[in-house]
Amino acid sequence: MTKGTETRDRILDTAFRLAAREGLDGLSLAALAGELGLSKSGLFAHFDSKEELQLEMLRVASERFVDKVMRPAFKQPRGLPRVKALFENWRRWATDPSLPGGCVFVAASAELDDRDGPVRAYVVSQQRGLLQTIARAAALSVEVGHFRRDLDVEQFAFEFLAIYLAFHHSQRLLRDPRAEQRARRAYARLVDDAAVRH
Amino acid sequence: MTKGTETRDRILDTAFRLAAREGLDGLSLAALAGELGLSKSGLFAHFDSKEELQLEMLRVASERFVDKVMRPAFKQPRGLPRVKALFENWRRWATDPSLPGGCVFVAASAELDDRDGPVRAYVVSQQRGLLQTIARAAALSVEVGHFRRDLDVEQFAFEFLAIYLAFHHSQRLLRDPRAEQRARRAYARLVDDAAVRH
DNA sequence: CGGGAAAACGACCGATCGTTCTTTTGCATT
DNA sequence: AATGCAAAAGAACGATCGGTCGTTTTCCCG
Repeated sequence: MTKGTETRDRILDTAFRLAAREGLDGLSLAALAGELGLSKSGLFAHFDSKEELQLEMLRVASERFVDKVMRPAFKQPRGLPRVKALFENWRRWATDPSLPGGCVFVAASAELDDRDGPVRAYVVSQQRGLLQTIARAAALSVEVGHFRRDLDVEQFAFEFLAIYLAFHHSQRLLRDPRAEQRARRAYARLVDDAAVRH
Repeated sequence: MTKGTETRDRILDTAFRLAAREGLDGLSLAALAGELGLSKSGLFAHFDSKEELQLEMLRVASERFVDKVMRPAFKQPRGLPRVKALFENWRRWATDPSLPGGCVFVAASAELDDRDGPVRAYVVSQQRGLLQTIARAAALSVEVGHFRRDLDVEQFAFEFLAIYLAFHHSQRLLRDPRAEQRARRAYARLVDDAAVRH
């Protein structure tokens, strides 16, 4: 039992790193097994299907996202510090050198947007939850008095996500060295507009 | 000669529609041939490799993008009307009912961001050109007096693209009925911030 | 109408895909 | 040391992948 779950964790961790590069479908079981020093059938003994492996891998990715982005941000005091931490942690997540493939959810979003099935459903719910979390952090900023009372917090979340997507695009596809600066300035403009008038 | 180029155009057109759904690699030659009522080898007679087909298909996509988004926008008077037209035409491009797979460049961007080769290079140059075009339209808006003189037009282009990416994400993955409204409000905020102070 | 080129076909290649089955390995408990 | 069970290996499955080749059909032009 111990050995089994340990291997399973190793599989999901490696799958997580590979899928960000190759995509959910592009990641082949043979390549994954090779990377792990396992045989393809030895790998497959831990999962009923590739789809189930994808789902489990996405769950691992979600946990890690919560650990690295969400949880540390929610240790910051509510209001602007927390929103700022969300932005910085999220930006770091997309450029984490230990994950050379970028954000797996960005890759999965583009890959799954026209398909159906449980994998798509999982990514959709994860992204919806992410938007809700941002909106909640914005709503708390309103309560605390950092943001104006008439702020549309869902609109705020939409534009927050927009900056992230453009940063990912600019950084990973275009390899623009100014990507980070551009994202920071867009964030500053977003927060400035949401702040109370003075 | 006539028949050949006609078939070639049909192939590229169908490939263009399929690739938006299945991705550049996800699109298989067998599926493409089947959709066209052609044999796989009959299809392959027109191209040296799948990569060349992908490149040609992207060129067709670029032409169509220019036709549907760029050119009509540049018939508008320089300044705000042209920027507005760029936004509206681009938004329509991403939701064109005759292209049920969304924007092929968004799909390709996520798919190619970690690879190398001529296909990636083409998409990168296309996206860079797109950003330049937006920046140029913004610069003309400055000249005309619609935008402030100290506007960072490349920053404007970055945030313009950000709204598009988030719209695509919200519309196609999340299927949020408010996606269009969210994009419009973000655009209004972007333009308002770029406008001359009054 | 005939001939030659262009276009499409069908069969097939080796490789790889996800998956299944049987067998062997290795570890833990009596 | 023998037993039992989980973990991994190995071989093979049918399907599909991109790609090749020789042949046949279709088209166009004189």
